[in-house]
Amino acid sequence: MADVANRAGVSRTLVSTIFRDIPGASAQTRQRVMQAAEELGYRPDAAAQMLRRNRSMNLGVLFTSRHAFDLEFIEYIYPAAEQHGYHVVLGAMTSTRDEYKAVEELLSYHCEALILLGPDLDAAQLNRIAERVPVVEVGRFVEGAGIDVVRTDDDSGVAQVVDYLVGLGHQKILHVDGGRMPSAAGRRNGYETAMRKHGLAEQIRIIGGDYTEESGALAAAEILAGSDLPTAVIAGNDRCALGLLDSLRQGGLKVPADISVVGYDDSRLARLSFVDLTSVRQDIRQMADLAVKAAAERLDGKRTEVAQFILPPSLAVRSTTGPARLQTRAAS
Amino acid sequence: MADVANRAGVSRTLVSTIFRDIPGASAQTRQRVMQAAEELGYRPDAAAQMLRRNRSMNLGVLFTSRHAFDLEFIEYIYPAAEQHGYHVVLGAMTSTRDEYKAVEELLSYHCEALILLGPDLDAAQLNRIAERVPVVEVGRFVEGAGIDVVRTDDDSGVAQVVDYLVGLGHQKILHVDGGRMPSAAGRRNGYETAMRKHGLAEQIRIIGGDYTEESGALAAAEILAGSDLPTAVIAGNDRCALGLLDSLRQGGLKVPADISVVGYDDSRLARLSFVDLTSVRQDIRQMADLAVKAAAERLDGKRTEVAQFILPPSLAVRSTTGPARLQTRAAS
DNA sequence: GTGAAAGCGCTAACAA
DNA sequence: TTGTTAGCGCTTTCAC
Repeated sequence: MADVANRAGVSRTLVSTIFRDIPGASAQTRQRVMQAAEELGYRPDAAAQMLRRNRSMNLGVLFTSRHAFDLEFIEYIYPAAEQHGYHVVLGAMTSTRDEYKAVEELLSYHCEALILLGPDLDAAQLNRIAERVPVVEVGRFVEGAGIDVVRTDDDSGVAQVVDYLVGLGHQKILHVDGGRMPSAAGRRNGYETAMRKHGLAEQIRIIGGDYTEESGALAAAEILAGSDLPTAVIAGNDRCALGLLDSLRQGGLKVPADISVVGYDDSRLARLSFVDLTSVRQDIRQMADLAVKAAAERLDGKRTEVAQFILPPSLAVRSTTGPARLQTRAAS
Repeated sequence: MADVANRAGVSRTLVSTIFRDIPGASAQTRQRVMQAAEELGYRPDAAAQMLRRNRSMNLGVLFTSRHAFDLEFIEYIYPAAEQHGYHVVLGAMTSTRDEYKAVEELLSYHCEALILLGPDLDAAQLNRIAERVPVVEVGRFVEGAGIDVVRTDDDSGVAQVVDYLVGLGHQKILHVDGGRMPSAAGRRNGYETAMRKHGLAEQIRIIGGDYTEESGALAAAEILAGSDLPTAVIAGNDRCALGLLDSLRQGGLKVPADISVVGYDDSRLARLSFVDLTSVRQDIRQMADLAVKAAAERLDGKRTEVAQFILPPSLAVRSTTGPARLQTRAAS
């Protein structure tokens, strides 16, 4: 920096103010300094800035490399953070690197708040972290004083699906759930509630799953082996729906003529032309925006009480759903 | 840190040495200091360390959130880096954040070397970066003084596939390529060479694609519409193979009885029980190890000339490939 | 509009 | 084995 100051014939202070876009330098000086910096290949040192500044303006984002949701979220978190003047520091959770370790590292990088995606940490651990920095939990419900939540209203998402299917004449609607995975409880609950609302309590039938294609395939086998074929299946997510679709078709059923299949997440997979899966869409971009906003509000001291942002999902109707078949058909 | 030193009744230097696992403190003192740190919730400040140390031991890893390869690579880069005593700093390329910006940021975090995954930067830009820090390019071939390369031998991968198919009696083997995507040229080239080696130059037939499921589906439509049905199709990658598989089956063909399909990458998709796609496997874990090793060698001054690590891929035979059908069958 | 001085938390070199 | 000193590159405060 001293080099830049010398070359431009100014003090280091001035170089600093100019690089921080703070008023206090004439346009002419600014120009001269920028040019000198360009010539010397100078760039401010993030480490030194973080050290000296009382605010780092860093937001730590903890993600898993296994979920498609996380990756799409990362796409949107950068512009969202930038809009609020924050930088993003990424921390990956992998099989050899647990959440605790990743959080510690993010904190050592002066992250002022943490945005956590579907983590394994329990409420107690999260609360301990939240004592140090504001925490925004995405996609999962967690209770704690310093913990804001951004998630989609899974109840409503599944309810929309049930409403839509019932409107098409379906009654035997089965759900393949996501076990103990994030959001699975909400989706399961939404299914049961919606079925009861339509007077279909007797038709409630749930097969256990875990959000993987394999679990969908297993569920399909169970469905095909049973004597009472449902007319529609709501999968816990798109990956599960994909396994279901494929195995049901291999079992000789036509989709949607014999059976309708619905996914959840409206992932890239669902939108593929040859999959064209009816699915429930979460607004991931808005979730990213809200996560940053929640963190920023806390950090600016604008809010101290817990905030929960629960977004309404929407139904994307595609070609795997259709009217319920009229006559009952035995499994082949 | 001063607090920890006070509480443990030692100097700050000692706290520092202990936290860096450097000899020069008795086991007893060490214990006492660690306990004091624990009680005070102290953790070394990464920013201050980076600033003061002449070595940050940071490796910058630039990845895309769109490719499955990158995510698997990230899984393996952490243990690989740790083994060599380095830390990983992640930088994501997104639609709103180009590679240049991401690289600048990684450098501002004192990254000593950069590991780049399938980037858009051209040779000139990469060379400019390589003047400042060692660069390891993964999956793509780039020439430059400070640029090491880690990639899979795509020629050999496709050649193995062709050898295997020819061994099963296939002759009409078609390739759906990946256009201008990373590694696509090598795979296309390997296909042509291998076909010629088997005296099948006349049978060479390539349909253009772009590594997406959609391009596979389009290629399938073209294949089904043609009069001369191939007995086997080699897709540019697994995603493309998935589109092919699905559309060929919807077109009435049985796989592998009527037609064999092979993918590339051996991704999670290929390994799904109901997909069970024959594919070419890249050893991503070893690629991550080699990338770190290449960077470490440069940084330790053990090597100054360019290194290229070209790994042999292996063929994972699954259920989408089988003997060539004997009689020619017209497209339905 | 500009500059001088102090110090963020840590580590390296040296001294004891 | 332990302590002292100086300074990494930057920002902040205050004086000019």
